[in-house]
Amino acid sequence: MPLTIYNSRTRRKEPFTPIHPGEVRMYVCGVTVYDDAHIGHARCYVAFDAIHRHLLARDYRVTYARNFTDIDDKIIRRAAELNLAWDEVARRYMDSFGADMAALGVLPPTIEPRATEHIPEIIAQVQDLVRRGHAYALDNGDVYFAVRSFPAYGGLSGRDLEDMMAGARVEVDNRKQSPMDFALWKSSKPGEPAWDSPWGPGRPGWHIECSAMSQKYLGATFDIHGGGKDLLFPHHENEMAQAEAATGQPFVRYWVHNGFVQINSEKMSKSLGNFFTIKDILKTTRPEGLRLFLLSKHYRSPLDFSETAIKDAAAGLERLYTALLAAEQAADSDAAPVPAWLKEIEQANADFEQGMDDDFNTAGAIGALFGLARTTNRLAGEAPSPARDAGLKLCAGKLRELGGRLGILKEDPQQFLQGQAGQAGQTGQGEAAAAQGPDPAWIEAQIAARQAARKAKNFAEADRIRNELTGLGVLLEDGPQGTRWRMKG
RNA sequence: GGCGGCGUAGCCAAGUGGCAAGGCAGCGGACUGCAAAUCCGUUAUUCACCGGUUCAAAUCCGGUCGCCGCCUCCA
Repeated sequence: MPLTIYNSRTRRKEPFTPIHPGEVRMYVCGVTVYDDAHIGHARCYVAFDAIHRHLLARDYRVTYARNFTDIDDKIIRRAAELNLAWDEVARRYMDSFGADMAALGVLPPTIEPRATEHIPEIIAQVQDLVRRGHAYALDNGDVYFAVRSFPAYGGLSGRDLEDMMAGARVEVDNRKQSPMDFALWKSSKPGEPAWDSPWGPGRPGWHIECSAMSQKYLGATFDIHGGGKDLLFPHHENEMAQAEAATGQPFVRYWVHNGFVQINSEKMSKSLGNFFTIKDILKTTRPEGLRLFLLSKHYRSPLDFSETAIKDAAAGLERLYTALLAAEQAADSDAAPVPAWLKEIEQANADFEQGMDDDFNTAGAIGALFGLARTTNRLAGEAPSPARDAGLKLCAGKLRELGGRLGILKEDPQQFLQGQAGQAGQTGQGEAAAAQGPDPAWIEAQIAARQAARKAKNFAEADRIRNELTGLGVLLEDGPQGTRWRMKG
């Protein structure tokens, strides 16, 4: 089954055919670095990480560019608030974003271009647009894109230019040729950061950096351009207009937009005060649990964030790790696995691939992963035999492989299940120390004491010890090989 | 007003023409000293509602109701 992708421009799923066989060039709009990234950013970049990983698994050579907008009005404003230089603000939040992405296990893009490092390319593209009659400069040094000069304007987002101009929400600026014209270059006021240009000192408009940088690294026409749904208009519409007006060639083959994270079915926003940063969430939630939650729904649908949803995801992740633990504890074996089991494993694999090929349906793929966990647990319940162990080894490998495709199941299962005990920093975010549990050596000693009591049939004492541990969040599991423990998730 | 999306069990969520995946929670059973974990079974004759097309619809078409997003900086 071929890979299909929903294209926002055509509003349909289409079979994916890259421009250059075996190669995919993808650009995703990154962040404006003026504040810590929030869960909405996490959703976007985890979703595109899953897409990135699937393309790699399909053996495409992927060039993935994700930019930083490191000069912008919001950064300038934030710099004034913090009494810092604008570029220090940008540096600080680029570092913060990098740390968040690393904590979430997002694979680094191939290129992370920054607007301020591409001023010559940006100016060159603005000049092209002026030369071709698609842009005009004002006396004050602002340069605008003339939407009237580009008949296809509105085609990406399905809007009609006349309708938009009739809309009451467009501010009328008499200096512009058309109310919908947007800034390519903004003249700077005294004291603001500025770069020299043919129109005087200024800085780039928001949209131009993405068309200039994406085309520099990926070519005039490239395969996939992504971002949050809100960017469809005006950002991507404007990008497309700039790029196609400047080159006369189609800009992007597949436009991909992720849906929003919502809080109680409402948009998350600073003004509503229902705002969560990635760092906040990782204080109490482990990164893989957050990832499983973020990927549990299709990337185009809205995703409702809540404590319950995070808990459910954590419980599911525990189930997967429990299966992985059972699978990895099997003895090494070179026996042939029983065909019926082999078939189940292959079926789970096929279901996973089918889900991912169908517009990156991670929710369906996760279902397949749970199916594999069930197979694993059933197999683990069989009488020990070389064939069983061989099957379990296959399960272990497949759980790791498919889990890895979603960026989960990367830890040692035993450590994961006991993770919050004794040791801090499981999440890589120092604050996790707050969730620190009892000392593992002490737990083992309690278990030994309970074992002795059980042997003596002193079940009252055994239960007392177990209850004490349960109260501390330590769950005991008595099995044929003795008692295991794990932390309650 | 324009454009787009959503409404599937107690909760979350796949499925876009052929007997309704999966997770969480619940219930019954197996296992266990009792539990936990795990396994087995069970939990929607039904997919917001009303009509229509079809041998066959959650899936296609028309309408109704409800919710949300974009149209303004925004992942």
